[in-house]
Amino acid sequence: MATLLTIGDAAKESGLSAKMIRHYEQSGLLRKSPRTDAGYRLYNSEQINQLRFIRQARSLGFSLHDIQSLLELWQDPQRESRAVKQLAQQHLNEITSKIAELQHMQQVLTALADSCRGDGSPHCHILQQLAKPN
Amino acid sequence: MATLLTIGDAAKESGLSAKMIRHYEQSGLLRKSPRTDAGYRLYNSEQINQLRFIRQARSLGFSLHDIQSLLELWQDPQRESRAVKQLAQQHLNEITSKIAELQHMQQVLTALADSCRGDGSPHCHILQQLAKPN
DNA sequence: GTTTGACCTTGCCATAATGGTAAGGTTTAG
DNA sequence: CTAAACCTTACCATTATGGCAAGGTCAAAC
Repeated sequence: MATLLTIGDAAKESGLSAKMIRHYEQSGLLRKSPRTDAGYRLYNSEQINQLRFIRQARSLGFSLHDIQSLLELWQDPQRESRAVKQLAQQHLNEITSKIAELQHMQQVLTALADSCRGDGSPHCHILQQLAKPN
Repeated sequence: MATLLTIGDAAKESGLSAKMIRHYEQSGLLRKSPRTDAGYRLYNSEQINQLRFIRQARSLGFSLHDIQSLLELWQDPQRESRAVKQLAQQHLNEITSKIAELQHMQQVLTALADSCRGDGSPHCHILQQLAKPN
């Protein structure tokens, strides 16, 4: 059952790029893979699961730093779910802040764009507004 | 009336950091400032206005690359407002995409966090979900 | 048995915008 | 004259990702 995959196949399986898998290893997120005699990295199914875990956490926007913590919690049978939830909550707060910031930009910029004719004439409220002393 | 400011004062006036003003100059966004004999950069009111323009465009999330275009359009009396509006619209589209992406993360993560007790027990739906093969 | 194509390796560079630090020159106020 | 508050350049760091180059390896086709 010990199916071992080279990095390219591990990449396909996990949805990460080989480049990133090497990067995660080198930055301490993953333990160093065993290698073939030729130096090729090899991944077993447990490691593939870890890679998937990372991909899914990345897709939720967690930083690699946070993912390191999440991985440690995941692998610790003694963890307290409190710790996991706290990480999630902090990240949610950041997401919420970013959304608010972007929505503010969206709102201001939409108003500006709406008041710009967007034709062949040079007059443009957007530039006028950006140029304002404020 | 030719009030000339050193970079620190220009920074205060414009709301940018001195560091960034130098950076904008070095990356071609701003023409090179005149200097005192000692090599200090000097800014006149027209350049202060340019700095404010940059700050305000940055606060709307425009990239420096886009801001370069915006500055050129601003300074071109022959511009067509069409070009400005197009830049704004493209940027708005990016903002909208990012908001959607973040909202998706927010939604998924909120659901996960809600289903995690967040107490002293190890059981945690968040980790369970991240670990899923998917 | 050699060639070829598809892998793998490491290492360096680049991105975007911003901040920090260090080593050193200048100006101004006391 | 000296000390504080400026200014200068140059280099490094951040975050996550990609690209390229030079070279080793493996498997299949000839």
